[in-house]
Amino acid sequence: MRYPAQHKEETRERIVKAAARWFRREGSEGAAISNLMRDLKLTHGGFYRHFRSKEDLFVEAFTQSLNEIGDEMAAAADRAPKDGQAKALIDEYFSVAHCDDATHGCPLAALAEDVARRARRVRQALISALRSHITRLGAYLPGATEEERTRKAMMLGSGMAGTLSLIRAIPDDDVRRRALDDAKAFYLKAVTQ
Amino acid sequence: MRYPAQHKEETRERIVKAAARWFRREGSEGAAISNLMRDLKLTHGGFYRHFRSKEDLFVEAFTQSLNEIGDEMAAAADRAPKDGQAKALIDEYFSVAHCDDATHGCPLAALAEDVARRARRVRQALISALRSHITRLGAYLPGATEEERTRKAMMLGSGMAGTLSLIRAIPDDDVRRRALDDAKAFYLKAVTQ
DNA sequence: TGTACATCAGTGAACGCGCGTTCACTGATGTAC
DNA sequence: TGTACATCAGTGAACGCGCGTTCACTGATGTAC
Repeated sequence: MRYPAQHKEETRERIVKAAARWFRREGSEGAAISNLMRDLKLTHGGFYRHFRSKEDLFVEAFTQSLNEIGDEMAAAADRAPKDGQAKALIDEYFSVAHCDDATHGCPLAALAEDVARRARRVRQALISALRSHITRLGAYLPGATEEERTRKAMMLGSGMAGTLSLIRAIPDDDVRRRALDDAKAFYLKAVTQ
Repeated sequence: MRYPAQHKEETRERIVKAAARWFRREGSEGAAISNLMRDLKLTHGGFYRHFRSKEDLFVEAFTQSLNEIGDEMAAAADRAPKDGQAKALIDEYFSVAHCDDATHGCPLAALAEDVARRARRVRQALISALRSHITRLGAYLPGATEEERTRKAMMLGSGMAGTLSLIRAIPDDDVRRRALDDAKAFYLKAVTQ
C-alpha cells in the first residue's frame, strides 16, 4: 500500500527510538531485528527499506541515546545553581532511577565495551557523536577553557559509566544503594578538585 | 582412550585459561565454544565433560582473568616505593600495553556490561570474585581503614575500567595516547585526595 | 601372571534454534494522460 | 472527470549460517578376578 508522504520518515524514527532502548537493555547482540520490529507492530522484512544493516542502525540508535540522555542531564544541571551544576550532573547520573533503568540510561554505561570491539570505521562515527555529547555536558563543569572542561567531561563521563556498570552488577539492593552514594562523593571530589 | 590421572584437570585448566582470553577479546557472545576448543586442538563435544554450560565457564574465566590481572597489578605496585604504589597501579592500568591488549587485560574493562546483564545468581558469583580482587588491590591505596581503601579501590577500579573502555574505542592513535595520559593524571588526583 | 571387563576423556555427527539478510509479492494511493 | 499505470512501505517465506547442547561411539588404560 502507498503511505502518506511523511510516513516513511516517521517509521524510521520509531525504529531508531525503539532500537535505542533495545540495544541498551539487551546489548547489541542480544537485541534482534525481528523482535524489535514486532515491538513496533511491523515485520522484520521491512527493516531493510530503512537501514542498510543492523550495524547502521546501531550507530543511529547510539547517537539517539546520547541525545536523549544529554537532554536529561542538561535539564538536571540547568535546574541547579551555577556553582552546583557539576554536583547536579553527578547526582542525576548516580540516581536510583538511572541505576535501575539502563534501558533509558547512558549508552556508555550499557554499550561502551561493545563499541570498543567494532570496526574502526564504525567507531569513528560513534566516537564522533560521543565527542559532541561530551563537549555539550563539559560546559557544566569547572575549568578555565572549553578544552579543559571537555577533557574533564571525558574522564568524568567514562569513569562514571564504568562505575555505574559495576554497580548495576551488584546483586544486593542495599549494597547497590550505598555504592551509588559512594560514587556520588568520589566523582564530585574528583571533578571539583 | 583412558588418560593419565591428572590429565582431566589439566585440560580443564587449559580451557579456563583460553576462555579467559577469548571472552575478553570477543565478548561473551562473540566467543564460541567450538572455536575455543579448536584452539586447544580439541573438539567441541568434549567441553561438556568439564563444564555444565557456557555460563559456568564464563564465571570461571572471569575469575581467572581477575587473578591474572591482579597478579600483574600487584607486581607493578610492589616494584614501587611505598608512597608511589597508587601511582604505579594507575600508570600500569593506563599503559599503552594494557590499552592495546584487551585480550590479556582487565576483565572489568572488557566484560562489565555483560556481567550486569546476567541473572542474579550468576552476578553473585562474579561480584564475589571481584570483591576479593578489589580488596586485594585496595591494600595499595591510601586510606585509614581497609573498608575505606576497599571502597576507594572499587570506585577507582570501575572508573578506570570505564575510561579504558572508552579510550579503546577511540579510532585515532595519537588521540588515544593523549587520553591515556589524561586518564593517569585524572585518577591519580582523584585517589590521592 | 594373564585375561576379561569397566572406565571415561575425547570424537564428531546431529538437533533445534534464532539470527541477519534477501526477495517475490501486495495493494492503496499518487500520477500521467 | 475518469482510467490505466507506476510507486514503494510493508509482508512473510526462505536462505544460509553459526551457535549451545546432546549423544552414541571409540579405544587406551586401570581394575577385578
